Amino acid sequence: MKKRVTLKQIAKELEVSVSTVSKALKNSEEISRDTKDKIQAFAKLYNYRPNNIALSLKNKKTKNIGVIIPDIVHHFFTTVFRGIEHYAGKRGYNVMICVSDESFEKEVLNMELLANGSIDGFIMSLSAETQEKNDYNHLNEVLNQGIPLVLFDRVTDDVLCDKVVINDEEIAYQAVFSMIKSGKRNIALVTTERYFNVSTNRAKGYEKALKRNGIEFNEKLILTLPYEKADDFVISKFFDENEIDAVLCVNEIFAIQCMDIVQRQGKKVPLDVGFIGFTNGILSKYSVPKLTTVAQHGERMGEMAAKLLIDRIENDLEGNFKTEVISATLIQRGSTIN
Amino acid sequence: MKKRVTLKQIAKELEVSVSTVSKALKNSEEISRDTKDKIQAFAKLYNYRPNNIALSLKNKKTKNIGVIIPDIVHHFFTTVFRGIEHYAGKRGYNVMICVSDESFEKEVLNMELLANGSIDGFIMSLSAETQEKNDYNHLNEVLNQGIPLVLFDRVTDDVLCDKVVINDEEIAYQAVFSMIKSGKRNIALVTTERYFNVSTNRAKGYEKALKRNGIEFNEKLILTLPYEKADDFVISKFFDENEIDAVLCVNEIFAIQCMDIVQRQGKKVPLDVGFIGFTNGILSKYSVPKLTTVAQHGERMGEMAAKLLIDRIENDLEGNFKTEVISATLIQRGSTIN
DNA sequence: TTGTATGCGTTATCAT
DNA sequence: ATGATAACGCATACAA
Repeated sequence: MKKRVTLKQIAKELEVSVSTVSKALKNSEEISRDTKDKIQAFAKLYNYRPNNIALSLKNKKTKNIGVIIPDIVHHFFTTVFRGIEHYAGKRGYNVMICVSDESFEKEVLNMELLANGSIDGFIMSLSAETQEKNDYNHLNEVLNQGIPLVLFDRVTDDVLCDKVVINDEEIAYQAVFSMIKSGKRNIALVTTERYFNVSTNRAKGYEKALKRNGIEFNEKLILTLPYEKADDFVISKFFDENEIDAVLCVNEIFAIQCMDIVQRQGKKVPLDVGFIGFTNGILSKYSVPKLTTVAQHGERMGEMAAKLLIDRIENDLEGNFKTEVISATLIQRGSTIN
Repeated sequence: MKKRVTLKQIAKELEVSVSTVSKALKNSEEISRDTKDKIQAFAKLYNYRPNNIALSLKNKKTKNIGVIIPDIVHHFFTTVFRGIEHYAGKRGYNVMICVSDESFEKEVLNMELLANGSIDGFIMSLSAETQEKNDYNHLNEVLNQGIPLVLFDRVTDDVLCDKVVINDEEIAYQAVFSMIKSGKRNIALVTTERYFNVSTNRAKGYEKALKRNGIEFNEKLILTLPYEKADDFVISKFFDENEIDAVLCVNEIFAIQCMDIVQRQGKKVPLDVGFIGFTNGILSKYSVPKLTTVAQHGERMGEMAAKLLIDRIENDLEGNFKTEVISATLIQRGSTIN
């Protein structure tokens, strides 16, 4: 077992000083060809690699970015993460990841943990609890310490930093409008019980589309479901008691679940009821019929978030925060068209 | 913008030495009650937190573990990752994550990157290319440097280290056997084109189940599909040309895709054709009918991997490597039973 | 051309 | 009870 070799050891072995070794390995002009050759050969032989931790301490730059997301077994978040990881890798950054599990407390803990010098900046999406509590002290504190932060998707106006979002309201509008155009009038909205900025924005787009097209907003056509494990019975009842010919769901799972129940009730999709869901995940592509979805382009969001963050880290920018809006896309599939 | 305060700054401000501050903050007996109070109060006021990087350098322990997986937008891997993250967190470890994208080169690069002192140990699952090339120098090198490594799921006998796997062969045997018991005889296997140890083991269990129950192995009933985007036509042809009444698929997507095609051919599931797939992911729960699956208990695998790794890190163990086998579970759903 | 000294933030050892 | 010094691994300004 050969431990990693250090500059010191090379210096000792070759009977030169540490700084000579350091310079030689950087091919410095100061060092003679001979010594450089000797040192470089030796370093290569022993597979010398500078110690990252030491570099971080010296440079006060870790080349790590911290990502905090509410959940990891989650199509959208992992897609964004993929974008972050790819882009960060290209610019020489590594990624540390923490999962808040939708918990405020974990989010705070994770931030504190990583803010202790481990990372140069944060990319995060707020936990459900955080959005509900409306408490962003931990974010503002980190920003105060000069650590850059980029929020994506689940963001808030109460924190001044770079952000990456999609045009939730607008795309919801378009989604509903597309269903109206195809003759639907009794359009339901299935949304989350818990508060999320994105759900709210999607609901706004939904309402606006109705109003602009002369359809009265009917509160009865709003179904709110718990974030996890929605009860089939509740959904069934909802579709029994209301005359509904189209549905916008704020996520994919709700849509798939509702579509299944509606079909078991003997209704035809999309003929009797049309469906559109947010999140163009794996469920949408394998459902019967395939689900029309709003593609959020998570990978692009991740890349953008990483770009904003790294640019800020490397240029020591202050203030002048940007909010980048990624345009979502409506992907028409069998749940709305034949 | 208040940058983080350091021991040095506290020392200067309070006109004591750095070491006094350090000791006081550790509540050392050496320091008088008075000075301790003063220093602790000051530290609290300025929210002092020791710098992680400096600690890592000093202790030669980063309290980070590196995870390298082939893909992140992937139910099984993220489930394992969740287990890792949870367990590691409990023991005070953070997680750095790199994605190999099934590429040998990226896997090597990522390992080298993290092995430069950033982490205390690795947890990984081999990329497809690595398994195909059968080249594990990068793993052995890391082990040689004294960095612990735990492999999970996609493992190899060519590397001596701790491992966590499931009983692939046995559970495949059980899965097939359960279908035989329910009267199926013409059982197909849908597996991956590319080489994976797990696919091979599952195929072994499949064959063994046939043989032990007096069913002749028929090569024609093996369908190999590309890992991504399998062609509907190929699958359709396969089920047209062969008389098949049950199918074991080495992953969930294959199963869902095949089941859909078979149903569109007018066959009834599970009456005409039964389906079992590996990976108890989200697709299985929302398909029609719901898919009978092999639950790999990814979260438990992750926890186990993290435990093995951290135990090894903290106890400086050498040799005596363990392979923990997690027992998979067959979850019966609508694709095999009514 | 090479080497010495200093510092990054922390802790441990050894004075005082 | 407090402080000076060295060390972790590296880079750099400055000296020789």
